[in-house]
Amino acid sequence: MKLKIDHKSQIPLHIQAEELLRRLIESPEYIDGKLLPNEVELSKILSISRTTLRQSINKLVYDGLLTRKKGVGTKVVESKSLSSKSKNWMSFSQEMSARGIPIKNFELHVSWVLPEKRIASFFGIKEDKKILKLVRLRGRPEGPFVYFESYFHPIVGLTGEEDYKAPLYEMLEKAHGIIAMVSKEEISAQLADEFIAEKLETKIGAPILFRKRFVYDINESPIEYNLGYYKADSFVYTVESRRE
Amino acid sequence: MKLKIDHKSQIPLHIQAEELLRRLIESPEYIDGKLLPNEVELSKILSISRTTLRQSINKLVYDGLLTRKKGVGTKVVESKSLSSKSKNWMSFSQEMSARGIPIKNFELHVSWVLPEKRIASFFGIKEDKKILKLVRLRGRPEGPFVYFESYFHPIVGLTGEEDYKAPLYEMLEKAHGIIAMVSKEEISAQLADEFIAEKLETKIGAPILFRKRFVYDINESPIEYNLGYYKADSFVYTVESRRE
DNA sequence: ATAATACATTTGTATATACATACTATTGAA
DNA sequence: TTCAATAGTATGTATATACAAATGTATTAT
Repeated sequence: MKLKIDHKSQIPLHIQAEELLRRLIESPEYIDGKLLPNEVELSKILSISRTTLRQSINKLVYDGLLTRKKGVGTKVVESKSLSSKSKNWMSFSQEMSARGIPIKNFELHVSWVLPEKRIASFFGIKEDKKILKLVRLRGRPEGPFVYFESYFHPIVGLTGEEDYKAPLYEMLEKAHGIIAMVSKEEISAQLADEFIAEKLETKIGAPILFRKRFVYDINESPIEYNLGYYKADSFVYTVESRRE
Repeated sequence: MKLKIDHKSQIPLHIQAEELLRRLIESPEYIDGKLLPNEVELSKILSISRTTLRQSINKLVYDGLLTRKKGVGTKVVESKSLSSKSKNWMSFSQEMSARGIPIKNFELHVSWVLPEKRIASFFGIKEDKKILKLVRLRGRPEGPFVYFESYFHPIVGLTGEEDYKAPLYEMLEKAHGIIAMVSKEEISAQLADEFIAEKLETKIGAPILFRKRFVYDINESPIEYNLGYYKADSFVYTVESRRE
């Protein structure tokens, strides 16, 4: 693996270092729990100061990818499953790319549909007005692990011609000036029915983490209604909360 | 407001500063969006270096409490006033009573057990040291819907003789001076095995929402390791999050 | 053998310093 | 008046340095 920092680049060194580390810790030896080179050594390898290097490592520790122990060293957190931090507000692709996980889109199609009653009432629109429905089957290269159904409020102004492979909320922000701000989620468990089992390439009756997500913009106006079906064996939802 | 850092204290300066800032930014003027004193000034006020101060601010920015803008300043995130964060830290009985649901304890027993490896390593203790295990089967009058297994760090000082029918964290606080501050949770779905199905009075293979909860005190020391198995048809986990 | 001690290793804390960059406000010229 | 250049202010990036604290290991004394 090449560990090369470009001191002439416009990109800050600690960002470059962070990216390098994210890639480095993907490798099997580190996932197996081997300690990373110590900070002093690593800073020499990367030709940056220890202080700068620690900025990068701190970020990764915050993100839950690394753990450090005084007098011992730094290693990759062991966990077989992906996890999603609710703390910072992120879209699916941001969540994944933050972990250096490549995303694969298995299905992606857009259609105009009449909303179900509960969706129409969430958006506060009539049931006879067609809205945009976005279906996505996504996951890792080796297989899908989540099936999404999203519905968008007409006010968002999506035409259906947009590039839905780009991060959704970035696209909404740049192209339509919509800033998603608040998300309320309901998480529950259910069993895979025939449809979901087929999509997620698993068995009927397999455990599914079901996430309903209501997204609002800065004015608390509803923007998106999102249903996510996650294969439970490859996804863990994590929450961190603090008292007072 | 007193802004006083104790340089002789055992507590690291950046932790002290972080706590001070957390309190400072509670005050109405900052919640209204007024800029904090700039870093150089603030570091003088607190008598710590700017570098150290930035460590504290970084943490708060990461936690979504502050935003910084180059050339402008640092301020409290607007949504803070809605205090979604302070509300989401609750114990089971608080959660339920907040929803007006009466709680019934179906089972409740305490024992001293040798910790499994992962629990010992979470607590940072040896596997041959017995710890307190608390098992609870709880739910509504008409039937149980959650099975809990809790393990407590020896330092908490539980004897096993306490009144476990009272809200747990209140009891810990009053009787043992332990203040639970941070909780990290992992939520996933699984199927009921024989044991869980019997406890929750449901069928084997029924969908179960599984919640692992790690509780820490104010010093980030681990206090409790908690496993919760929720009958998916009677429990939904809700999360509200906001963008920075 | 066992316990106590010393030592090396590695992360944690803290400071001082310098310059870069983004934004704001002011000044000055067309 | 308007626009562009400039100065000022605040955060952002980066380094060098020093010592503290926790851990694991090797050594020594009992």
